[in-house]
Amino acid sequence: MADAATILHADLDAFYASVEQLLDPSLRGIPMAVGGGVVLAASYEAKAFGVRGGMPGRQARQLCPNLRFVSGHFKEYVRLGDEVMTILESYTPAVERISIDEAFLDVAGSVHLFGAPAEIAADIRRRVREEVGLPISVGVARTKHLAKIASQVAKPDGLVVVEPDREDEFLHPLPVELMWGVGPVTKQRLAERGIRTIGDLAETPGESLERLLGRAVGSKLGALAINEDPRSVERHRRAASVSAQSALGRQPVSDDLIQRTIRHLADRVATRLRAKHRAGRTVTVRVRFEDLKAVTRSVTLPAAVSVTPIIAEVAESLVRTALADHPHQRIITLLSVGVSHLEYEEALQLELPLHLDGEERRPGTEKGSERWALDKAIDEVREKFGRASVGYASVVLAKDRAVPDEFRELAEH
DNA sequence: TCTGGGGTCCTAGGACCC
DNA sequence: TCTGGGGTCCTAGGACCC
Repeated sequence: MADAATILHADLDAFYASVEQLLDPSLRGIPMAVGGGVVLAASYEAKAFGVRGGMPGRQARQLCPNLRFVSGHFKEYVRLGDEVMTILESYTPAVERISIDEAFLDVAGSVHLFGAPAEIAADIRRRVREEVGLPISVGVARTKHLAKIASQVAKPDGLVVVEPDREDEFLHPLPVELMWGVGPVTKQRLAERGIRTIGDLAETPGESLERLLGRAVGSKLGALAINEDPRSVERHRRAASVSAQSALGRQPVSDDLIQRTIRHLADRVATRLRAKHRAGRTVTVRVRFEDLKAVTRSVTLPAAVSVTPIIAEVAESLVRTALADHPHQRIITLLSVGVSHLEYEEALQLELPLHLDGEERRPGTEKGSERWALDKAIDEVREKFGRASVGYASVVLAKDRAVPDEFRELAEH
């Protein structure tokens, strides 16, 4: 593990909102948000009123009556996010982009060229402001975990450097929820044991944490709290799954609704898979009911698929099994389709029928209704395959939605 | 005070294989 | 036919992150 503070975490401030304020000067200095039905991003002026990302638009307007909503310029977000990454890459090739607006850098090899890590961080902030026009916060520390917390503490538009001999002093007073991996549930579980700060966490024996939170989460948090973070900056990670979802409001279950929605989602997923020259063996659907309880159903096929109608038919069958297992749920609020177990080469699916011929039935090993549905799904794959190679089902999206399609494209990072 | 969309990782039980 | 242990894959659910 490195013993000097050479890891940077660079994080653009209120990214979508800042871009809108950059593009339209009349939005600067006022509470504004990107979105409408739901807040996708809020400016710092809006955050001062308690407006947060993910919040329903109506609630945001109650908190902040003068809140101005704008629809997003999604292509600009991609373009400006890329520009910032290019600036980061001019300091080191060791840049790990973890979302559209956020990246880790390891500048250990760059100090001879560009100066100390803190100087590089200050330079990055100045250049992003001057060349792109956006505020960015940077944390500098010895580990990724510390650097990430430092950038959160630095916000908005700040720089925080954690010297290696002052790590505990920096970390211990901070609330546990600033740690990566501590959400509402874990925070609550810790609070019940009187653990509120990272210092409290560092004093708690590892075995207690593992008992309280499970083996993986407990040991990870324990290690992070005492500044053991073995992760290094990785240049790029390949996606392990591709999925699409659609919130439906409250809709009574109907064949038509399921068919239309699933085909649309399958088409989105399949299109993105093919654009990446990838295909996947496991198809997963998620159905959320009126009470917001969600169930998932998945199948792993003998070969990877990326063609719209195949994914659509397998997914439809899975949705039907999920609904059959919950006969009293008559209202659904969300559907999603995902493909995982990804492999390369779209051409892989030409082999599908051959592999499927080897499919064995093992009677008595599954519940009847589920087995029936899965058999049906596979039979449909087999039956449809010839037609599938001719062309893709053209799917028309019927419903208007709160979130524009461009935003969905964005989350691929 | 129930809100969008795209992801990752972990757990646990069962099937299956050696 | 019973006995045992270990490893891997699959499925379902859950917590979390941006």
